[in-house]
Amino acid sequence: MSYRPTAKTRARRKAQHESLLKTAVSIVARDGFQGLTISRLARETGIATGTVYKYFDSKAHLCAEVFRRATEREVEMVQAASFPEQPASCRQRLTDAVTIFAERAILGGQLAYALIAEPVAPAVEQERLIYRKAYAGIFEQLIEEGVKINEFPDQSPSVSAAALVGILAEVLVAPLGRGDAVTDQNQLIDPIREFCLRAIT
Amino acid sequence: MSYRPTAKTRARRKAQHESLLKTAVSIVARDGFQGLTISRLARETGIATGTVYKYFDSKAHLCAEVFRRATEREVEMVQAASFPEQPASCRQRLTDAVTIFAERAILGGQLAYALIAEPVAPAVEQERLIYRKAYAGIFEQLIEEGVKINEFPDQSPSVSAAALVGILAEVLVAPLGRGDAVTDQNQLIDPIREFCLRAIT
DNA sequence: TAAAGAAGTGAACCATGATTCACACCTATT
DNA sequence: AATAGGTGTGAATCATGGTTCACTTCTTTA
Repeated sequence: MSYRPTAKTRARRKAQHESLLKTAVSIVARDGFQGLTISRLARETGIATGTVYKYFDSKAHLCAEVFRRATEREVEMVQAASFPEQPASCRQRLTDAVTIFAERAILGGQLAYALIAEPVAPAVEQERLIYRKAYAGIFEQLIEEGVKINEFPDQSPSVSAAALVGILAEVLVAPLGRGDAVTDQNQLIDPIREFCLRAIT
Repeated sequence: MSYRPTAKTRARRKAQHESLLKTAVSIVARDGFQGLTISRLARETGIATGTVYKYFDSKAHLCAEVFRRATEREVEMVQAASFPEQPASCRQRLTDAVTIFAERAILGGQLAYALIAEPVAPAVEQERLIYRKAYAGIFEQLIEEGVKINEFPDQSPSVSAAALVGILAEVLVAPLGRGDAVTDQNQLIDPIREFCLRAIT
């Protein structure tokens, strides 16, 4: 035997992996998953198509990682709003969570659309379910807590949580797919927030 | 000139068109849009693949028609529940509409999933937007009426309507994509209905 | 520096499935 | 019967885009 990957080597590999992922996310942010092809990713990264396969087993794996990556931060933000450092009422936390989600989705534009609503291959869809479940999980926990301390009326936390995800997806993100420009952010966010609060409280 | 299509000829053509459409819908009901290919449609109808193109300009057109066809009845049912013959309170009508939608979606299974949630080609997605808009339109009208007579609190009918569509899509249909069997229909419908009513009233 | 294990290359390959097309057959008009 | 549209055929063609592979180049170790 005469070759063993060393720290430097592994670092380079990791960096390349990272670079590919970053480029991939940026492609999705620009043109959605529809725009993400192996050859384009290779071209924009400045390598050969075959090389991509040294870093990702298949396109499905690539998409899954892109999805995870692009998603993490979003879910974290909502998580943070739902379970903040300083104590706050469930009602307030729910408001904040919905607001954060909405603001980021509107800001995110194409990326938000790609993550939530864009038609994609089943393999990616699978990943999306995980993503939606992550949101639903956060909401569910929050609602459960609210119900327990009687701040919210009795309800099925899991159904209510899924419903919230559906509301946000449909009202905020779907319009992006239609290319509807969001003229006034608050004009959209306010009614959504109110709707959600009425529904839960 | 020496040939003009006659009534009998046009009838035959229409019948064939109808037969193709019916077969196509049944394929979608079984295996979703994913399962709908020109060659399979031809096979199941008992004609050659090329013949399909005598009746549909392209697959996109075919899908659009399938979508429209499968959709019509569904939207009609909800429309009927929302604006019944006998007068009823907006609240009651909303309840009925949501119930009808939910029941039919659960019954419909794969078809409901295909119409609302299955990942499809952008061209079909376009058609789906029309479909969702049809539902949203019904709800919007109903909510508007309820707000006007002060049966519902003040709110943005268009946002609330879209939200309802999102709720129904996410809570009812998305699980079908996961293959979650619906064990108890009412166990799912009841909380949804309550959620929607709380949100609107 | 020779050997061995990665990484990089990119054109060829493959899979899928829509679409076409040259031709045969049918149907209405004169 | 001759002619002009239609309809039906299905193998061949196209398009797209993922995936492979034989080969080269780089890195590390002995």
